[in-house]
Amino acid sequence: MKISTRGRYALRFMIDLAQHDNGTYVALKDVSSRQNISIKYLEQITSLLSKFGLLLSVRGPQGGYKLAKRPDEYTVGEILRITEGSLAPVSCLETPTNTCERKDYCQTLKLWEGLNRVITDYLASVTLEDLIHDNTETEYFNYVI
Amino acid sequence: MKISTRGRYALRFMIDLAQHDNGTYVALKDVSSRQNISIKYLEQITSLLSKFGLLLSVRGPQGGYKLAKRPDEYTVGEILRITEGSLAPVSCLETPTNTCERKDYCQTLKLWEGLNRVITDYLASVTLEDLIHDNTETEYFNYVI
DNA sequence: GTATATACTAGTTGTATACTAGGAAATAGG
DNA sequence: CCTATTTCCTAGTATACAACTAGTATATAC
Repeated sequence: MKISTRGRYALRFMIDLAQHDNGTYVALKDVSSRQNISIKYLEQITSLLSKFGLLLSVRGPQGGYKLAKRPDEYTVGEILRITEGSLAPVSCLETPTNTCERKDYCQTLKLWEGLNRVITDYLASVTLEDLIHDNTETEYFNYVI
Repeated sequence: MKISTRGRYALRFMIDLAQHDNGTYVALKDVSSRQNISIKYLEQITSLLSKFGLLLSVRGPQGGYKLAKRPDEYTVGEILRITEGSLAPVSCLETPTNTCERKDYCQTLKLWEGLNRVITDYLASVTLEDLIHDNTETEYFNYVI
């Protein structure tokens, strides 16, 4: 029940990019040295984010990455879902239609659906913008259920 | 970000035991055949639950397992926490004191704490009793955030 | 005493995570 | 055009963990 380094690094990358956004493209090696994450590993993560349209990229000198939209337009959920593959707590909830053979009589299905919902809703409620302001009194995190 | 078979099987075992509770001890082989989970694997799970006081056990003929308390006194969270080891979405939240060297300036810490809280709170809100009634309109699962 | 059950420890297999490595393709600047 | 710089793409590897199986010891009802 853990978020992997891929998802965590992706968030750190996006935050770093948002905070060093001066309109131009930022090279991986800069983020890599600031965040202490290898360039080669970051490459895999950013190419995923790029492929899904969350990042704009340009190759060659003066190239790099740039956010595709404003920080407040990214939810943490969308960043994590791309890099983690899925955020569902059980595999039967990964696809739109549940193909588990136990689904018709499973006594824990509603539990997992409920858990899936609180996770999804919470991660959809926090934006990248919320993360770049390192204030300690942000409403978003005091999210009351 | 998945619940493992250990946790899922533990819940199914507890539900099965609650539904076949006639005051006596229920043998593993009975639950095993009903739930289609190997006896040997179930043994590991039940001995964990037993060690932590969630189950009572007796060896030998007519032996088996029995719930240590009423179904409404178990939360899903406590069952899962024992079998999964931890339910924290990131390792730095597994221990009471965060020992991560990044904790003082980490920009995602509050996010993970918030996520940890919604997961913990949700799983604490559902009891074993809620699971044994397979009604489709249970309030617990429609938990609004 | 024996069959039946849990208790405990160790071993096995498969899969996923967390990387590293190498080269291809694009591009800015000389 | 040439070169240095950057992303893009694919493959490989080490480690850990998940998901079991296996064997034996221990307790106990009859």
